[in-house]
Amino acid sequence: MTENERQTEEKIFEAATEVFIEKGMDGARMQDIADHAGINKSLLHYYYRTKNRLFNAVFEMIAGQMFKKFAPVFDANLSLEEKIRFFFREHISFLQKNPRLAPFVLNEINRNPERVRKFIQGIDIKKIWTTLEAQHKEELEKYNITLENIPQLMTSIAALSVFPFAGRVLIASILEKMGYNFDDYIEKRKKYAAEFVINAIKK
Amino acid sequence: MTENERQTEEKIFEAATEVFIEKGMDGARMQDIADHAGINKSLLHYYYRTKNRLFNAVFEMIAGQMFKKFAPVFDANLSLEEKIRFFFREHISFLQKNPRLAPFVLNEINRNPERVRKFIQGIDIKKIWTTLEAQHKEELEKYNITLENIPQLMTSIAALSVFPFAGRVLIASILEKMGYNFDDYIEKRKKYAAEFVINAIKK
DNA sequence: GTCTATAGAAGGATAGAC
DNA sequence: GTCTATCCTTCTATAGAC
Repeated sequence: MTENERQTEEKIFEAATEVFIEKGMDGARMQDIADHAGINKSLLHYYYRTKNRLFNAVFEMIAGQMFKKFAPVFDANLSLEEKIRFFFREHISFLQKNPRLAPFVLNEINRNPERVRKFIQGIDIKKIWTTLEAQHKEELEKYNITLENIPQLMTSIAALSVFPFAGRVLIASILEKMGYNFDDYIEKRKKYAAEFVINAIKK
Repeated sequence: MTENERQTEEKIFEAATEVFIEKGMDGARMQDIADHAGINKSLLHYYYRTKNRLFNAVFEMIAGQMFKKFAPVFDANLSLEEKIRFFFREHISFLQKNPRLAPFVLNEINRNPERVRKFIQGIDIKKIWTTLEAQHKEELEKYNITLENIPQLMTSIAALSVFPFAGRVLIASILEKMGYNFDDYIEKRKKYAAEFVINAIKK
């Protein structure tokens, strides 16, 4: 692959990422992507054959990127409470830098459930649970966290982190109306959400 | 308006609601809506002129419907804790009956921020706060709930209720993999989320 | 009010020259 | 590898008959 090819393919990929995240699969236009990349429409087909393949390439990259963000939590050498603080700090910071990623991914998954496989194929819940148990046996007992209620807890944690971005435009509008600011709200949220969860699981 | 006209317009509206929620504004097709309504494509234009107007009619109805669900919380004669339980029970039950509503609304708002006005035009946060303060002064002080941190608290409550549906397909897939079931998870969530929040705000 | 027919534009995709 | 030209389909929207 020559330097030129790599450059073009990369330009297309970056342009496609931008347009797909902005408009979604259905709303995106090949012409729009070509314009963003500064090349001709038919070059898109030369490199990716179809709109669907181009979209899949973009989606897989983003899915992988989001999943990687969860990994460090499960091997970082921290107490359970510190892991919760660590997670919210890191995860919200990541979404803060890419505020359109969460709504994009959630929407495309709901629209096309087949895509979900790319997300969960790598996830082994039982193994995650075994790891957690090995690292935090006493704390899990103390907080009464069991394999049965871990879905409730983990989706609650995800909810507190992701929802502000999934509902960003709505929340930002209401905050503006109150004289507040979305960026400040998000900055505060890193700590608020962590303490909220830690309090919630304390008996 | 004759009985016939009303019937046709209503059939169109219902078909459009179904198709728009399923496919979104960009993915929906006028032909598809006409087929669902069992009428001809050009009748859609006769009644609603454009796809955009038809979509707006549908969206406004749904937006109003979702907002109405929040109202009883602010005048029900209940303690603060009971209101929290009441809210999760009612709100999750509503979303349970209409599991595609939340992702639809969130996505369309993010895609077209102008639409957000239809949602928040009726909301008067200061008045909500005044009402809450009048009804629960001591409880708010006890839990250290202030006008400054109410955005964090209210978005957290919304998050715990809405996120399971915003991420439904993803969450359901992971649950299946664990041998659990999404419907059971949602049923349990009505109580889990309420106790989670009540614990979280207790010092 | 409801239908058929069709306009008119736009979209994805391909052929072929260079 | 990149471009122009163009095919073919699909989509919104309108005209006009009944």
